[in-house]
Amino acid sequence: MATIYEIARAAGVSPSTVARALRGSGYVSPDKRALIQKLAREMGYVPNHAARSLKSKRSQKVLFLIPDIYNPFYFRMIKGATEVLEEHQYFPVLCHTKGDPALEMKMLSNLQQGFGDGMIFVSFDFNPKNTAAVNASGCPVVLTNNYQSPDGRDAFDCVFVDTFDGIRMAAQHFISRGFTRIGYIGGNIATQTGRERFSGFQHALQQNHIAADQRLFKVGDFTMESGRRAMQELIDQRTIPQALVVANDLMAIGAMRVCKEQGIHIPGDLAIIGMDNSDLAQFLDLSSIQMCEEEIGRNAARLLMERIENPKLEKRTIRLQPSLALRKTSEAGEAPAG
Amino acid sequence: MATIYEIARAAGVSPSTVARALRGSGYVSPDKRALIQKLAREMGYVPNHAARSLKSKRSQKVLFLIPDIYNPFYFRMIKGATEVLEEHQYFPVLCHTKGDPALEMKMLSNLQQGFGDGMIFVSFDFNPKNTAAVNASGCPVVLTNNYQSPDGRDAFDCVFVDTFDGIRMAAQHFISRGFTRIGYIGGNIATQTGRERFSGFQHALQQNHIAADQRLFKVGDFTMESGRRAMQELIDQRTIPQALVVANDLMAIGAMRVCKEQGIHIPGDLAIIGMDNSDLAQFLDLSSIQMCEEEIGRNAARLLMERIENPKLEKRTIRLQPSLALRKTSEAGEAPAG
DNA sequence: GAAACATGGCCACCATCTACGAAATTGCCA
DNA sequence: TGGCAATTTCGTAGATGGTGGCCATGTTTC
Repeated sequence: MATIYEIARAAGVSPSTVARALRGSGYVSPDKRALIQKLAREMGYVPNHAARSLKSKRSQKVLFLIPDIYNPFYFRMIKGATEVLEEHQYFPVLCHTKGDPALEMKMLSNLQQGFGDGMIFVSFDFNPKNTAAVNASGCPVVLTNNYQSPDGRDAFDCVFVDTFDGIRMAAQHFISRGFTRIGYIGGNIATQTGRERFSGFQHALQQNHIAADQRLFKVGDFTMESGRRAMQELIDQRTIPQALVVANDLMAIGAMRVCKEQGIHIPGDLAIIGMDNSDLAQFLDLSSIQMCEEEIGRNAARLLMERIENPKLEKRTIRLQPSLALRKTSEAGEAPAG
Repeated sequence: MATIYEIARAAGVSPSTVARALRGSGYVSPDKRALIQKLAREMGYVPNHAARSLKSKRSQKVLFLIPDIYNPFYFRMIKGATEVLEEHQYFPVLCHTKGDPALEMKMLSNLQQGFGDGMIFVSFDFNPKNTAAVNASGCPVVLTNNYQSPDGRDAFDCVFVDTFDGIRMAAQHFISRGFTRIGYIGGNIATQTGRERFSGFQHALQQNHIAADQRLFKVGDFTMESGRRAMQELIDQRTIPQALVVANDLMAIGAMRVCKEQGIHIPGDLAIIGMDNSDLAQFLDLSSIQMCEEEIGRNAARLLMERIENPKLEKRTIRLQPSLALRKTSEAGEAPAG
């Protein structure tokens, strides 16, 4: 509530002397400084944020545009980012776009308002319209997760996890163990996500000169139920592979449940690796591809802090390597129980 | 980037006319207004947030003090609160206290800085020190989750879930089904949480004139492992109850796992209700007490918005009623399988 | 005695908003 | 049509709280 003016009056000095004394910059005699600091403490002085940021053009806040506020994936990102932001005395402001492009555009304009000094932008759909708006704002923004530069040039700072490589690694893991009949349950090839992951899988097969058997590849929609269906088809076809790479944990769990019901032993009869390394995967001892969301967050925040510090930096893209969290479902199998 | 001065110059009017035209307040001739609005659009004018909030003393932000940023409980709260904040054009700023009292105090001072217009404050430990700081700030703050007014007077706006009643309901549910030997696994009685929940359990027994059998009450530390241990003790004692109320889902799941390993059929031999209604509970078909975190968030945000609107309101406390999410583990049992 | 340094007040600035009052326009009646 | 009041229009002048440049004054040092 108290301002430097009131302190100045109480101390019998001018407001600017108070400012200097409290900021520690410029010349103030030691006794005056002590007096001012004492008064400030007593009067409960706290500098006014709005005034300071009007002058300094820094708000100490970073906007977090996320499409889905109740998704653990994003929360882990936020957690990671917050760790780094804290070190720089910055705070995340949550802006929830609900995946709605109109809201997204509206939130982007908040940036120009000085609502925040920068933004970490996550979108389901990076397109010319919203990326142009980001560019137009001229403010520091880091795109994360699935932005792809249209012409391969780094127009933005960007952090993403190489899901292609995650799936590739999982398949390679099985191949290295000597499996040749490896199944895949993925998402729709029409989506970028679906395509990217499947290519990773195909790449591993090709690298190892393993012929692709189309019957072993099923498509789901990332729900547990679709995982069940896909697994059931494999069983019905009597083409149960030796190992299965699944493009997310939920589908993998669906598949596991069918196996359990039908006496297919995991990992003895069928080894499985899922993707996301969700809490459920940990709980159910499902091997999974670790997407390191916190690492995304940390890197995005780091890039952003650096850019706020120095806007002239070259634009950078950070490609994070996923890792395998190997658990029971992909253990080198002893002979099947049944 | 453009300011009202530049627009004023472009339109050949004074800055205050621009302000009036854009804000829609005061008298501006229709043609000038139209011109100014057109220019503002063309020049990409967005009002400066810092300047506006310096003048208006509103930042459109609400601080969210939370002890643990990656706890599903809290981010459900955040989700609920965000819904309400959005309606009022407010945004949540996350302040992570890590349960550290010193950090908590520091963050509280952010409030006075005008960092936010109000705060939703969640603490592991509400004590005279931090509540005094809240009071001293004179800013709108809503305490949630486990604050208890020391003298029963409403010094603060406050939202909490009646965990006492949640546990009581769970016990009552079993009692109504005719069970008389009901076990309880809770937290340490030295903690407020532990005490509160256990009282709810005892209350249900007393109400129904059921004698308490101390051998059926075990203490854990809210981890799965401690749930396992507690259940194992019940088994070793050969005092397996008919039903079990457990003070959180993790411990309940630990108990379930022991039962599964040792052939105790759930719910045939033993019915279980946990607490939190976590994702895991849903996944494992564990009955649970629903703490309605989103509802806490919504109510906290609502109280806060109302208080920011009108600081003179009476202080209010909202006590939310938990509900039972009944699933398989508490189904009226057919005869046990084995 | 002059240069070097320390001290602290004054003022402009950041961008917006608003109270006030001057100026312009309109309406109304004689 | 002139005159007066009511109404509309719009600019001037702060105010918000903090910061930093500039400069006048005071002190020390050689």
